[in-house]
Amino acid sequence: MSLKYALLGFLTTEPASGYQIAQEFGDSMGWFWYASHSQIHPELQRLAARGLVTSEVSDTDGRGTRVYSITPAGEAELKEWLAAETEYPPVRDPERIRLIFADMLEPADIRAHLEQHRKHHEALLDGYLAQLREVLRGTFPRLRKRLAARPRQSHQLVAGLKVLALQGNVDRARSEIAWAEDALLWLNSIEAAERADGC
Amino acid sequence: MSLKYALLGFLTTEPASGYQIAQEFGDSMGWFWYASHSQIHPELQRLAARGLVTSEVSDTDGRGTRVYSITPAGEAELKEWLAAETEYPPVRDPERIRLIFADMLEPADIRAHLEQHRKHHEALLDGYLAQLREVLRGTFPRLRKRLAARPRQSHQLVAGLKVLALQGNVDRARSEIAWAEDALLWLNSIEAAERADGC
DNA sequence: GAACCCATGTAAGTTGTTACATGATTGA
DNA sequence: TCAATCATGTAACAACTTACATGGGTTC
Repeated sequence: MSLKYALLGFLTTEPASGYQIAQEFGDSMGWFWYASHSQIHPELQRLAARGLVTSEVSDTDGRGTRVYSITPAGEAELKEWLAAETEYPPVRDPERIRLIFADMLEPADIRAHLEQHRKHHEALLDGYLAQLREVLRGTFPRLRKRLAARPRQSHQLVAGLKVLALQGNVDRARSEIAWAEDALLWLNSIEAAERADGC
Repeated sequence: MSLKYALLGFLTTEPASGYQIAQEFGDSMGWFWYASHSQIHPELQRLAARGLVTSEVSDTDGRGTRVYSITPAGEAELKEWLAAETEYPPVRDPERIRLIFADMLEPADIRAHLEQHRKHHEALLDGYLAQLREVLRGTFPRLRKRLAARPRQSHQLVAGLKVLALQGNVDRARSEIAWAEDALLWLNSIEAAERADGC
């Protein structure tokens, strides 16, 4: 049930509409926690019903956008969750489980999977690095907003944590890419041995 | 829908009961794909209804254990899935999302999370390394069974893929541990700066 | 006026968790 | 005989996905 807290956390930076949140949870925020709009809207309604957020229909854009703000009760519940121990979900890795049974495939098909794996994590890495650059340059919009609402002596901590999280994802992506490349080299040697064996 | 294929894959090594599968999916197999018995039993029933597995009540143990075996249709569907492109699930990282909002916590609470993170991945690493040692020594039971059922010239591939998958998990765990350690060092410097600031 | 973005929602279905329920066998 | 392990299941619920549905505003 982390979506709830991801939403509350998001709203501690600034009030936002469901649409706006959905955009970011499919974009920059989605690098940490993805959610679709059809999950976000009902969850915001539940949070409002529990008094953890309030909502107002804004007239400024003439479109009747519903803007959510976090309440003190919401902040309290968020802090409680932040301090609590993380419950790590069980491992479910669709690529590794495939690899284990991939001995039923031709080496060429295994190669395709490893190349896809590298490509997938290269795309993630590009996203992480782009965001990391913006954060380090101080041009990342959501971080600027978050810093603006906080005392100067906490700025190092706020920005540092964001960098840390991104750096962790960068490391992870690089580790997956390096692994896939090693795996491809190993596969070459297997294929060479197979050809030498004469088939 | 990978559980289905994880079960079919499991049964390509040897026929097994739901209980046996549940043990391994919470244990060695669980390092790649965890599932509980209450999910496994109904799924096996569905697979049996679709003719992808057959089941027989074994009398040998006097306990009426239901043993499932994969059918040619099941193997065909498994191979199809193995060759298909992996659909990577969206990122949902309960620790990183916490970290991003952790600027609302005291540094001591952040420290506790980073230490928990390191500990969590150290525990995973221990499991991966233990299994890797067994695989490399040739004493890992399920790998022995899988090799026994396959032609000698494929042994390198079968064992190699298993090593590869484990090595990937080892790399990932090490990357998380190294990251957590760097993060703890950074947190030290933040705390030192805070104390120097005088509070 | 067609296509696209803004904006919010519901409904049906799948996947996974937690708890409940049962009964046989084994070992201390 | 008590506890643990073996063995299979169901029910209720929570989380998430996909598809459907609607309507205003903007741009070509």
